[in-house]
Amino acid sequence: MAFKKKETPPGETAAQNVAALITAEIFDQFDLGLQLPSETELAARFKVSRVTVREALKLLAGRGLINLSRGRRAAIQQPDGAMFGAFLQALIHSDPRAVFDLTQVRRSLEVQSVTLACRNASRSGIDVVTSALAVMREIAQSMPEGEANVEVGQAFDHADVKFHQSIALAGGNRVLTFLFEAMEGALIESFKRSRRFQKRSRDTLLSVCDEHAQVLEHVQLKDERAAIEALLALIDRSEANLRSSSGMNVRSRM
Amino acid sequence: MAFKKKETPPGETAAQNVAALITAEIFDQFDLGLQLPSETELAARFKVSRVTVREALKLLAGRGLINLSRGRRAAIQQPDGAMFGAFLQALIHSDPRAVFDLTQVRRSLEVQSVTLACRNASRSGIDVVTSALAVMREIAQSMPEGEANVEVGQAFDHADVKFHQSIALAGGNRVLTFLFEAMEGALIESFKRSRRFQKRSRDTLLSVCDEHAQVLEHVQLKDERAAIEALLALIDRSEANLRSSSGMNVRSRM
DNA sequence: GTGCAAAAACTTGTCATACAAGTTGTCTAT
DNA sequence: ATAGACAACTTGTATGACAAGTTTTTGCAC
Repeated sequence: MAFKKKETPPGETAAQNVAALITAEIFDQFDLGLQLPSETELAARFKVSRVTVREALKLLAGRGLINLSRGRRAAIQQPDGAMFGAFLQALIHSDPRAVFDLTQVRRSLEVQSVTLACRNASRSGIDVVTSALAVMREIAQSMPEGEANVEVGQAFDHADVKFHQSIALAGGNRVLTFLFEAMEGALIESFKRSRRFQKRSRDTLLSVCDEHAQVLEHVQLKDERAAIEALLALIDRSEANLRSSSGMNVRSRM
Repeated sequence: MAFKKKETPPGETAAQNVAALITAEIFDQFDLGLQLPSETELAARFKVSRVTVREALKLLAGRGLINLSRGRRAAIQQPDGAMFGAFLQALIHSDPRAVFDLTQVRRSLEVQSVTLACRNASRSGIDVVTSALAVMREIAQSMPEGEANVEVGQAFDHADVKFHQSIALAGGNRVLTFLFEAMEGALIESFKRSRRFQKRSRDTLLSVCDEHAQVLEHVQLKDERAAIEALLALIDRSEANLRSSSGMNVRSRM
């Protein structure tokens, strides 16, 4: 990897400058997993101390561009939705009403996701969705009959989100897949909050699984209309829970 | 700001640990502009060196959670779409076909945006959209008659994107607004690429303005169907340009 | 007391050096 | 040829120092 040398920038710090230079190189040859030179080497190239290089690398790591781990060199990484997700969580934390903004957006993205899955899903893509559903069922079965277990409920929510992600993946749109990944954290967080005072029995979870199974079934048959209908029914119920538990007044459906 | 103390984490590094602790505190009290304690103070609290604290702060700065500048303490910052936008640009850079993934997502977000604007737009929200359109017209008028100017064209694209952002803003959904901000960079980039060999005359730009004016008009009248129709016509033409210039085969419309 | 400029006190940015801790490649003994 | 010890490399953290900004305090003139 060939880095260009550059003197000193005006108002910016050296670390920012180095970060920008490395970023440019990463964009130039965007090979995932490719390793950057060692910190000492970078320091020599840019004529700065290793500390400065390290701070630049931390900046890039914060942006999700590279992966740092002890003993190993920095590796170019595909950014995931983590950072965007962090923003969403912060937004929702600062104003809980923003959850509904999120679910509103989510609804239209889900519709598109299912539509694309109907059109583009390969056999292997469907398999992933199927196994995601199987995981949901498994977790639902593990819910004790008598008293509802909170941890199992959270695991179920996690599997639920994964199911929707797998549909986005099957649809083949990378931007959409990314967005679903990014929304994951915020969605689970909002689920958790909405279910603080709301216990769910095993039967409840299993019925949720059945709803999801219907969506999957229609996707397999490439029946867009039916799939969307099943999906919307599912999301409506989920949002209704969210609203009732948080005591917000209902917004018009979109 | 009261930080909790914590011993040592398992596999993670001290810097990551400190970053997580600070993040938790930031989420706890999410006041924009609020200043964090000084690095030395944080180092004392977490019983780590200042170097470690600094690396943790760089991580957070990379995520857009805080703002660092020399001599001043770190300030809590509202993350903007920059990082997400950077990801999109990287994605498109690595695989130009991803542009169509983006436009596909954009289409459905635009539809929702216009729908919400029809329902929720306040008088002042509409005013912002109107002025955005005025800017577009102004730039279009400044396009020289004889030969097409590339810079004017880019300024026009910028104003175009701003118009769509203002509609999202008028719709009142914060997540949607954020997403439009985030897509800005990638959209302009893709526009730029698609118009490398394609000159646009003043009349062309003015007709684009007219198309946008129609959308605005229907939004003002709260006619959702007509607004969406006008919007889709507009987007279709834009995407057709993108496809023809990049020589890709056409995907099915969604 | 007020206003303002100089100075002191903080605070962040960068450097050099040292060592701990993890990873990778090499080399030998079997 | 393989396993394990060992050396070389690499990243993570600490300490101390100083440069370069920013904020607060001080002190003087009025």
